[in-house]
Amino acid sequence: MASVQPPVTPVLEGDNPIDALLSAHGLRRTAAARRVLGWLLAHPETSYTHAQLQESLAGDHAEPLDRVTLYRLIDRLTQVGLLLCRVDSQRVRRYQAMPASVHATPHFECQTCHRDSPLAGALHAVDLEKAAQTAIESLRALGYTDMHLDFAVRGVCADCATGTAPGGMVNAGPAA
Amino acid sequence: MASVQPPVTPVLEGDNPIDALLSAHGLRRTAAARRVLGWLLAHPETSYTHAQLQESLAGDHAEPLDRVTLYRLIDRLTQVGLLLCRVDSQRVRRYQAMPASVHATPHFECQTCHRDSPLAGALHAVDLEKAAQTAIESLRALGYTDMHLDFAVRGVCADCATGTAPGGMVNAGPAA
DNA sequence: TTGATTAATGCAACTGAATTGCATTTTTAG
DNA sequence: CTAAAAATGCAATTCAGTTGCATTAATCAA
Repeated sequence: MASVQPPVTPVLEGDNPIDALLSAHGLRRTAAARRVLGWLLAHPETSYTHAQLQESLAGDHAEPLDRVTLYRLIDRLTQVGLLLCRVDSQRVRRYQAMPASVHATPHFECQTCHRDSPLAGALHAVDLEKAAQTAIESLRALGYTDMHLDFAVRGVCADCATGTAPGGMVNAGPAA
Repeated sequence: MASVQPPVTPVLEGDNPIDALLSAHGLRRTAAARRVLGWLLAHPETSYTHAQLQESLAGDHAEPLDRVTLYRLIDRLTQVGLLLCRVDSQRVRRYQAMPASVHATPHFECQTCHRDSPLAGALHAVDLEKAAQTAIESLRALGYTDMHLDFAVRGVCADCATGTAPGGMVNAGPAA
């Protein structure tokens, strides 16, 4: 459409590192791919479901991005190791930009109310990290890549065990 | 049905410890409950999906045991802490008799081929156990019950990383 | 015992996340 | 610029798990 112009380097999008990542992993630089990977890289703290992603991306720019396309896209990104995927206790997949550092993220999953809560001070991070590193190193030596740890404790939480908060409250916020 | 007879203690079913477990947890001693809990207690090594359970139990005795009934039953057993439930990478719930001892069961889940393999020698079980015990103790002090550990490493396995075994082979055997 | 109370069962119909098929469009390589 | 390959978008489908509701079986109290 536009005629021959020098590369203007628009304020916000140079020759994206995102584009680099995409082609480095054998994926095409499509609008959707840039949008999704870019957004996830900008929100590396938690994981997001397909639904959450679709919503966030819709609010971000304009056009809603097709359901199936998004499914296939996050699938591809995961295959090549750009995203980390886990399944939460509600059986929904959650995606997250592959963390650079390999850290265990200890969390507790209640078998009864299905709440998933972080397990910060509850354990000796040092010991855990040591065990983790050992595992990671051994596996990397065997050719395994893009590894990430998940340390989960499952059981019945205090509320459910004592019969407090009966019945209700099934959903936690953004799990894990 | 039978008239007044002394308790005969039939060869295989005394006053079942299973019955005891059931009522101790506020559940009714129904045929289905006995069957399912009994079977799972007799196969404590791995976890089983709803489908696998239904099949195994059908082969075991005679009548097939209704789909929904089984769903609701394993649900109840899990609620009260008699079963342990996890969701595998295929988004299917897997149930297992709640282990008596709280041990971490390290396993690796490949993001690409979805195989789930045990992680026996790969890590220093000692460090892991130490971290685990710390977590468990803290939580138990807070009123948490029926805890069990799950230590998972996710990533891309050697086969998938090197492009070997391309495409095919998506399912592993009994995961976890 | 018996009867009432409550939990568990068994259908059929329904969700909701994720997949598949296929025709069309966009990227990329030559 | 064009052919080949990858990505898109829509409809239709799958599959694990739920829900509603009428029926049956356990349990508890009298």
